[in-house]
Amino acid sequence: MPEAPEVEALARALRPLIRGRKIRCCRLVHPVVVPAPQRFSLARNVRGARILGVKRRGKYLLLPLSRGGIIFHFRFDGQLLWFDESNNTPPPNIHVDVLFHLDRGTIAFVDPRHLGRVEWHESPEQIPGIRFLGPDALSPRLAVSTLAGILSRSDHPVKVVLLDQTRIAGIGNIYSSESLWRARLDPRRPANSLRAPEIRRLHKAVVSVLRRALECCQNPAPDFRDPSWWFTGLDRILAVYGREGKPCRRCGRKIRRIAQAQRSTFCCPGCQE
DNA sequence: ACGGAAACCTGGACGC
DNA sequence: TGCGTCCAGGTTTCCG
Repeated sequence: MPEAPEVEALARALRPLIRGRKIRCCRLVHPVVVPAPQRFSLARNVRGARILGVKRRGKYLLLPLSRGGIIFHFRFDGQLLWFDESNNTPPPNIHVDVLFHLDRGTIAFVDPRHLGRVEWHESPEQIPGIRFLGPDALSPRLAVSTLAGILSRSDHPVKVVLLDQTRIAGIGNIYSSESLWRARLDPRRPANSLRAPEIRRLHKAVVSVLRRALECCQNPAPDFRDPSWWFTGLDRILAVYGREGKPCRRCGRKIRRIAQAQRSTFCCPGCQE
């Protein structure tokens, strides 16, 4: 689920909770979420290490440790929970995959589909998934000119380019649809066919959609103790995503769902050219 | 070398 | 109620 705004909100909320804590031990409940090469070394690598901070790279959450670092990727359903003296055990119906017992409290990586990933790496920033990320979508340094350059180098549909993490990091299926709706652009347009005013509109749309999402993700603040909390209620800020057949909030035409790169794109046939 | 499709997994929603 | 089908907010790998 989480795109850049959600992961950013997680990082900010988690930081004061675990920074400076020591990892006592790590328990692999469902090993499939750990890539095979380090499936049996993860626990050994993190035991006794201190958590130096909490960072985000695109949709990845990183915990730099006194030795190496832990990398979380949530994919669709991955989730983090926090336990301590006040709520010591995960509810029995929760699919815990990995537990990190700290000197105070416990972090649980939870994922019913086990598509998310947890790994340790000597140099987390160097794994391919992170090393090859494009400029971050939430960064104030993502200038119009940067976006223009990215779009000009591809004749793929603009929606598909927005999803490509090696071009821009952090935008997923929801906020790409939302941004294109806001910019009044047809998601099927070849990226390199956009003209300067359209690129400016798209840049503005991406920035405002992500900023609005980040605000919503932080208010109310993430509650790692509540398994049912995980970013509930975000759909109320969505203008097109998941609204197939419902009236466009701008022009009233019925929102359509189309397939692009084996994903759903939601758009308005009336006001997105 | 590239783009499209499948694989990875499970559960919830929906229709009959 | 039960069964089958479709769908899922992501990334990597495979194949033609």
